[in-house]
Amino acid sequence: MDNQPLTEPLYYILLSLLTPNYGYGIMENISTLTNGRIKMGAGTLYGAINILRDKEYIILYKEEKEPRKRKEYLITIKGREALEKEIIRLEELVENGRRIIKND
Amino acid sequence: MDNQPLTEPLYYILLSLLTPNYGYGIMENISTLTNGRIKMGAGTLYGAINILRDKEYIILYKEEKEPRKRKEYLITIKGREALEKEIIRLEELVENGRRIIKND
DNA sequence: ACAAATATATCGGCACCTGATATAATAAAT
DNA sequence: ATTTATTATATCAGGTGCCGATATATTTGT
Repeated sequence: MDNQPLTEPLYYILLSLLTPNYGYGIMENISTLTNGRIKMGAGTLYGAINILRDKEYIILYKEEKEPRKRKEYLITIKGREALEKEIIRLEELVENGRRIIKND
Repeated sequence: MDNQPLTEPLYYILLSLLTPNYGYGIMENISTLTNGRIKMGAGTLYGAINILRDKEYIILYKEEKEPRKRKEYLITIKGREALEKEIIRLEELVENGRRIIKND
């Protein structure tokens, strides 16, 4: 069940949560990862976080000795599985694309 | 301008139109390409065709000696450029994913 | 002639993106 | 110490495009 493709925002947020991170940190991380290509707006980010929590792909992660009002999240096993599947799907897309263009 | 990611349906339809093809043929082609993973519904297909025509990524292609009521389409230069860019974007996604998972 | 497969089209509901806007906590500046 | 900028979370309206359902022809097979 629940085997649909991940959108680009959801994909990059999951990647950013392989180690614990919080909203604003995720935004900066994605911008760095993509050399500034993706500048995710706050609406996209916090909306996507809720989507991922509903899917149980991420969970709230309680950090010890963290006095700030930040909310840290972490990917779940289920989220990792979805991420692995997504990478395989993306590779399939690239392979199909490159092959068909070459024989064209 | 117009540099947004392609969705999976739009991507596979563009790939299917590197050589002339018509609606139903595109559907079958995509199903074959993905070993039955994607079974595109008619609503998705004909909606997507209109989107791609609006973007000028595909055009109606008049085939000689074609008496049937089929409508054949073909990718444009603009469509090819979008496809190339999309493949590069997908490769970036895969590279980022594989790298980050490895160092995790 | 009839049935099955082929082929195109539209519509409503839904999921998710996105920019705008709001609000507050923390850090830096003067 | 008080203002200012930055960091940080949140919500909402509008839009795009997916997708299943449905409708309607046309072509092919028997």
